[in-house]
Amino acid sequence: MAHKVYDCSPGCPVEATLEKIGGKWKGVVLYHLLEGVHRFSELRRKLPNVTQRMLTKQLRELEDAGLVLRTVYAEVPPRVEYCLTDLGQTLRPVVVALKTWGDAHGGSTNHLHSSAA
Amino acid sequence: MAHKVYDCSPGCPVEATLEKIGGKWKGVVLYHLLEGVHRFSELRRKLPNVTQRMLTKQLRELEDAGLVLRTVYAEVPPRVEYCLTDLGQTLRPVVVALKTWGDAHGGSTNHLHSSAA
DNA sequence: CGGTATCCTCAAAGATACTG
DNA sequence: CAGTATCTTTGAGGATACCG
Repeated sequence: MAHKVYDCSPGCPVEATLEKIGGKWKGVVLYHLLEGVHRFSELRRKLPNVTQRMLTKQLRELEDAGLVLRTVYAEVPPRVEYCLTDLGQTLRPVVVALKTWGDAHGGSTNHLHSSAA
Repeated sequence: MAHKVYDCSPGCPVEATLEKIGGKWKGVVLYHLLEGVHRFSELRRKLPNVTQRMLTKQLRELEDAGLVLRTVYAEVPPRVEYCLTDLGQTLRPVVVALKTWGDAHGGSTNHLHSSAA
């Protein structure tokens, strides 16, 4: 992950934030975690297109960033739960803003699976 | 560029938005454009670390996304101005949220030039 | 001034297989 | 169940040079 050098001027906090939530799946993960604790398999269910490797990686990076807390239960059938840290919770308005905008304007330029004619 | 297939469930608007503003410099560019029209060289000044190739690219992508308007003045010394479209303006709360968060928590893992004597 | 056109690098993302 | 360990691919990002 490494550290970036933010030597550009005043807009940088924007990039700094994007760096942390900008991973391919971090946004969605964060979004789901906003709704509460999830175990690994739950997240996998909600993100069918992410391989477990990627999910683990994104989760670890979020953990590293101090946004997500990973709790391992030393049980026979292994259980690991993920939830947001306090810091992670502070991202709520950001994630909500992203979601709101996406809902409102997401279909503006891309037509996804739209009219496949 | 290309089109992404957003086949994940409800969190996707988040990713959709990130896709559009997630380029390496798009956030900062957007941020600066929030403050008004800029010509190419102005943006370059404000983003010393971006090569003109990258800046052009990011700008073109933002234009493609319908977020930025590019106006070319057919003058002797070429002049090109960039500004936000109406759609781009709707991103304001998002960019502001990103900046606000970055300002408040950006220093958690990275130390920018912070207290530069 | 405001770009293209080329070439290169490197790391993020993905596929697959194995494990405690 | 919840991961690691490898290997490969892709393309975003960057350096450099030239053009209208």
